[in-house]
Amino acid sequence: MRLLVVEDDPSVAQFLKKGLQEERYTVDLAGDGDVGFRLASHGSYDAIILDVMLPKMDGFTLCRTLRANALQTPVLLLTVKDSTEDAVLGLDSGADDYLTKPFAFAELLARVRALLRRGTAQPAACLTVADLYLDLIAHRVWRGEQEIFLTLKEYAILEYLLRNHDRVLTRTAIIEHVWNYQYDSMTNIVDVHIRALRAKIDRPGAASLIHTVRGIGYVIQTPRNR
Amino acid sequence: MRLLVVEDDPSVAQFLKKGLQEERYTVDLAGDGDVGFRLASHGSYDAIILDVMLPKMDGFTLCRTLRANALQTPVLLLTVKDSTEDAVLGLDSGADDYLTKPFAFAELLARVRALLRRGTAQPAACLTVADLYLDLIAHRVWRGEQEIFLTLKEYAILEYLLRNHDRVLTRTAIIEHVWNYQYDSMTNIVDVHIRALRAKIDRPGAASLIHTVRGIGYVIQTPRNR
DNA sequence: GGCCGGCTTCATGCAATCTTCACCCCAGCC
DNA sequence: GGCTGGGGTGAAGATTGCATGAAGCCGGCC
Repeated sequence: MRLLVVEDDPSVAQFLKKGLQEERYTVDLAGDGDVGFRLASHGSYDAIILDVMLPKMDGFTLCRTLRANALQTPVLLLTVKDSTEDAVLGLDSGADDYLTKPFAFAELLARVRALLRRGTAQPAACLTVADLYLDLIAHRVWRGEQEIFLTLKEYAILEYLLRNHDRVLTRTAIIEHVWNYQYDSMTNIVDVHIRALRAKIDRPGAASLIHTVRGIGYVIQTPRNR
Repeated sequence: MRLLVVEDDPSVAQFLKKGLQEERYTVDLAGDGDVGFRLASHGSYDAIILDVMLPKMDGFTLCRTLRANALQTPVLLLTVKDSTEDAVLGLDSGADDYLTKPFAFAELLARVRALLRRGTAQPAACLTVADLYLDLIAHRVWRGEQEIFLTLKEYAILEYLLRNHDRVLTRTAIIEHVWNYQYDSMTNIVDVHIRALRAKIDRPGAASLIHTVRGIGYVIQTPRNR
């Protein structure tokens, strides 16, 4: 899940980024409204967390501008004062929810989860293909009865592949989802991680769960009966 | 105390969540019966508040299914009509109490408190994993026959980890729960206390009860086979 | 005041993990 | 069958994150 945090105070921004990353979100930061708009309008975020007080363009305006550009991404506004005025202004500008500073980080998380839930019908608690089982809450993975221990990147890639099973994912798509920002196109880092993943989840001798689609990318297919 | 609210109407759900949070409960929401079941079956809630009218799986069925899966968590049903029929159906399906809409929030609170009392009254007020035993009332900890003396912070962290066993807790979550910090992402205070805890509760040579999840946080795991 | 226990910060070293790179292998094309 | 380019492979190097020991800080107590 990709989030954009638009926040000018570097220490708050870092705090949010770190905390969200610990929850396995992919987080981009923008320090002012202009940058925020540029990043947000690319439209590849699952939710946007927006400070109201911002240089260049305040949060309300930014939010309104995004909506004017037909951007649907859920927006969570961070307001400073607990005034109904701000809240009304916020929701009027097209935000989906708001939170007044200071807030408990756990509450931010809950609201972000709520926003993401709203966007995508329902959050599955586990993903599974064949006898591979991925527990999204405990962040643990099994193949049959055997637990498999994955690194952060391996887990992220596997989750992405499973969420999009039967759909070929290009290296670029994988990089954009699992890493921040774009990488140079001449890296085989995805290949290397896929190899590590295969080594861990596949059974010796059997065909790999992860199929290579030559010239395109990778895919995990669910068994089909035709 | 963790509560699960299964309710499809977003405004009612938010109302319940907010109100319960103000009473210092930790609240998760589920929007339909399926999601509710998945979350509930993880078993980490102290009580479940269940609307009868739900998409996917109605409250009675959900409740019965949970009980069929040997889940003991107390359940409070929210029924719409004040018919004895519904009440009987509810209690038959394994619910512990019911409440007819509309209701006063204070009454909901009272019933939730009653359920929690009932829940914690019968089983001993202790948390335990392997041969580690934590007495919540006496505030004392044993490893096997050996009593272990913990400082305040150590005890708080251990209790938090035990209450959320099998769930990876991020440093941010731990800090927020045990301290009242915010915006301090550059401290390793959790690490240091975890180290002290391990030194006290672990046996020399044996693997630690507290597992490190690299890049995320810490977790205490109960033996489990998926 | 001085000592003590507990809490917090800091600096360091080690190990897991990530990334890059060079080379190998094989499918697809001629 | 040979060529080509994309993908697989193994290992080296860079980076990051965690564990650790020590030191500083603070409040309570003698």
